[in-house]
Amino acid sequence: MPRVPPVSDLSAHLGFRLRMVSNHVSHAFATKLADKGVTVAEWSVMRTLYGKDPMPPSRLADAMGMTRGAISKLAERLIVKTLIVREANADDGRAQTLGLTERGTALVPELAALADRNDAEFFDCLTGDERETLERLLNRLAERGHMTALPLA
Amino acid sequence: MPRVPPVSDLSAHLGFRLRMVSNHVSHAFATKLADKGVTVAEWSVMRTLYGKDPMPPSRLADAMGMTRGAISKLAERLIVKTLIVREANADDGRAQTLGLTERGTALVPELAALADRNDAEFFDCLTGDERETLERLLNRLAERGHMTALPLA
DNA sequence: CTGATTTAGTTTCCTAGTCAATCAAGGAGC
DNA sequence: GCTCCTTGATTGACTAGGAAACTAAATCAG
Repeated sequence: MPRVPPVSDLSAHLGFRLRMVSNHVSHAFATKLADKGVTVAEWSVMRTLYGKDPMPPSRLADAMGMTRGAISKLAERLIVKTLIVREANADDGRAQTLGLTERGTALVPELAALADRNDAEFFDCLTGDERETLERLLNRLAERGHMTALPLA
Repeated sequence: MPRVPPVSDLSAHLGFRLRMVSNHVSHAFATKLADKGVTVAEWSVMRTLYGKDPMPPSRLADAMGMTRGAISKLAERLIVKTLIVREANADDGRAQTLGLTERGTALVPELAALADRNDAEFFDCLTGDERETLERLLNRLAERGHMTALPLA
């Protein structure tokens, strides 16, 4: 064993543990979504559009914390799957809007159920109080860290 | 506004909030590491090897929750940067070991300082008690969810 | 000893992002 | 009514990782 100056352990960092848990939860969710032929990013787009009027990709990008390029490709995939539609904006020749198709709208509740199930699977081992505490702490971190966008990076 | 059946909100899920915070923290850390020409995955490899005898890539893969293919490429990058070395195993012609170079070893404390700083930046807005609570909850989730590996997916 | 299986690692192909360059449409100033 | 600048979106080059096919070495069965 080489002798070296002591440095903090990987797992000493909250950021590290956070990432570990988060990755596991997201990965499990991704697996559930895969059965329906949808990725986590695609689910986020669909849920964001659900029950709302069609919106421009730029707004989606801001809401989701992704670049416009990413949304452009993501939209293309969802269009191919006939889950969303792209429509030109009559007023502005550059602009367009994205909205769920009927099929897409119908799929959202199904996917939401998977999200509920996934959350339950991981967080039901906490008491109601603990879940509340966790949520409160995460919200405070999000607020202080100015984390406004959805996390999809 | 289309009228649709109500489904749970994106942000209603703890998994979602977790991912949002985690992604922000990791992204900030990645930016800090980038100044040193190192990625988060590379840092994890280096920290894992630090102060230990060289180990086979397979063990690194298990420890880090990555596939062997990913480690193979990651190792290649680190070798090019002369931060680690690959050595053939004398006993087993298939096997090899990866170990930090002197340069790599010297760099680890510097990177660890960045990790400390990044953690402080995000989590200092919590009290000591709250940090402890967060850590306890995350540990319990990790335990119940059988999350043994490092999170790099 | 020889052929089959298992194991360690690499490679190829695929997906999903980013960034930077690009293109087309609007709007401003003169 | 041009020219220039800005803005919305797409595209191409690049990066990182996973899955599975592949290579080579070791082990095992007979």
